[in-house]
Amino acid sequence: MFIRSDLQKHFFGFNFPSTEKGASMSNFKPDQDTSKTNLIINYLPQGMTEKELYAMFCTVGTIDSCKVMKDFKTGYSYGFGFVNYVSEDDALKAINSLNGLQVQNKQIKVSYARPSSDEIKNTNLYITNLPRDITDDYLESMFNQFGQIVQKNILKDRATGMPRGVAFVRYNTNKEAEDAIAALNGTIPDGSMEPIQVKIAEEHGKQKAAYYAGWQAGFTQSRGGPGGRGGPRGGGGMARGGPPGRGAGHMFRGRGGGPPGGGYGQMGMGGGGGYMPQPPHGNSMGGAMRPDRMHNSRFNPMGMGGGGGPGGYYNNNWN
DNA sequence: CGTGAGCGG
Repeated sequence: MFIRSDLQKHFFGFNFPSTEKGASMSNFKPDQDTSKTNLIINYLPQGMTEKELYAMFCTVGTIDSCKVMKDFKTGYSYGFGFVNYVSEDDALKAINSLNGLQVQNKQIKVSYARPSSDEIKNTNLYITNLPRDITDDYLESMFNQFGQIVQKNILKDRATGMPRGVAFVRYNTNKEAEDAIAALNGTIPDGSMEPIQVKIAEEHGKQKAAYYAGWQAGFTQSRGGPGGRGGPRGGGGMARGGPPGRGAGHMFRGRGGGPPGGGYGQMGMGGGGGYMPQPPHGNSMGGAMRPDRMHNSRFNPMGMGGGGGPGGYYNNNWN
């Protein structure tokens, strides 16, 4: 988390012990109505830290809290986060000035965060047995009648580049997702032979991706999360054999402790480090990105890194 | 099994 002591350490060179008290204070707890101050930032570059997120968004106004969501054990970023401003005006200014901004290899999206509720859970669909000649437009036409598609992705064969008949479609609400399942699951698309399967996407890919990335990169940006100082529980996860299909546990041990437990990430390699494995293309924004807000400027996030502390930034009213 | 990352690990 990016808490006050991190700031003091950074700016004044102090080495404050990170207290448990500080860590617990840093959790986001909307005491009242944050619907006009609280923003969700999507499509963050993989290496972006809370400190960098803070540095980018504090240019607009005073930040109450700020957090990058990441895998608890490995610190691997999920690519989105939250910024809660003190003032509603500043939140709106942030949307108007930072949405669509190119940051490293991503165009971030800045919008109001919705209050947590069941309506916005399970909105991602996993679709199989699609025709092998499926196109983006066709997928869109199949699924957009049930709601606005927030994001979609047709999986392609790595070698041939041809669709594998598998895709993801994300809606804004689970009602839309359920409607799509009810209407489309088991149906046979025009010109196809087999019925498609449409179901809620289980989110177990997260942990796997984090596991694999942590393995490959050999570091973690979670510099000691709450209780996480030792990496995966019991040296578990990572140490046991490496990524699927590679069984290379010896490499891990050869490094004397290994990435996730060893702990001190090297996120300060300027601009998020260029060596993280990246997908061949940028994200496919399923609409919603605003062309009128695209900036051609490239944000330079402070050149310094250092993974944050245990869990977000919290404005303790020191200014 | 299944991506990249859209709602507080």
